[in-house]
Amino acid sequence: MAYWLMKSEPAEMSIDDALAMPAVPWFGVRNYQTRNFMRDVMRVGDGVLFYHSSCAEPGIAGIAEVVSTAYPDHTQYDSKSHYFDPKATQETPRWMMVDIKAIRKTPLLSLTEMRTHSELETMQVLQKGSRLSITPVTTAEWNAVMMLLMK
DNA sequence: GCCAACGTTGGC
DNA sequence: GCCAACGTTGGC
Repeated sequence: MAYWLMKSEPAEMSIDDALAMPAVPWFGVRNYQTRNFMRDVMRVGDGVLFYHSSCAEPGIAGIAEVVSTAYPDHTQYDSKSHYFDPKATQETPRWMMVDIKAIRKTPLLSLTEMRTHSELETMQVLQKGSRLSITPVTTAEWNAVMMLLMK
């Protein structure tokens, strides 16, 4: 069992949008490191911090879980899609995705507040230059976030 | 809109 | 394999 932080732009997919869906297909990842996390490490049941990015108040907005292993991202084959990749083939898909399921919305734990808690300072999302849309979260970091969300 | 910090591409 | 140019992310 592992833990992750997954960034989503609320204008595209907010925690409220996610809660209204039985599962959220996480298509559109076009970064190899992030793909490798999904393909090689993510397992059903892993915990997810649902993070709102590129918005007025970035931060952790909810809890979700991984509900599928990785499978080919169909948007790579769709020439009309923003995510189309001409180098991907059915035989050798280049991009993978997983499904997640939103569990609950939480009070927003803003990026600003996250930075004030020393027990979160190791989180990858807080590191300078960190841009990955999916990052691993340690058990200690997960537990610390849960404590803060319960207050 | 700015820009730091990456990641990717492609010529050589 | 190097690396300059370019593209993207995402907070501010």
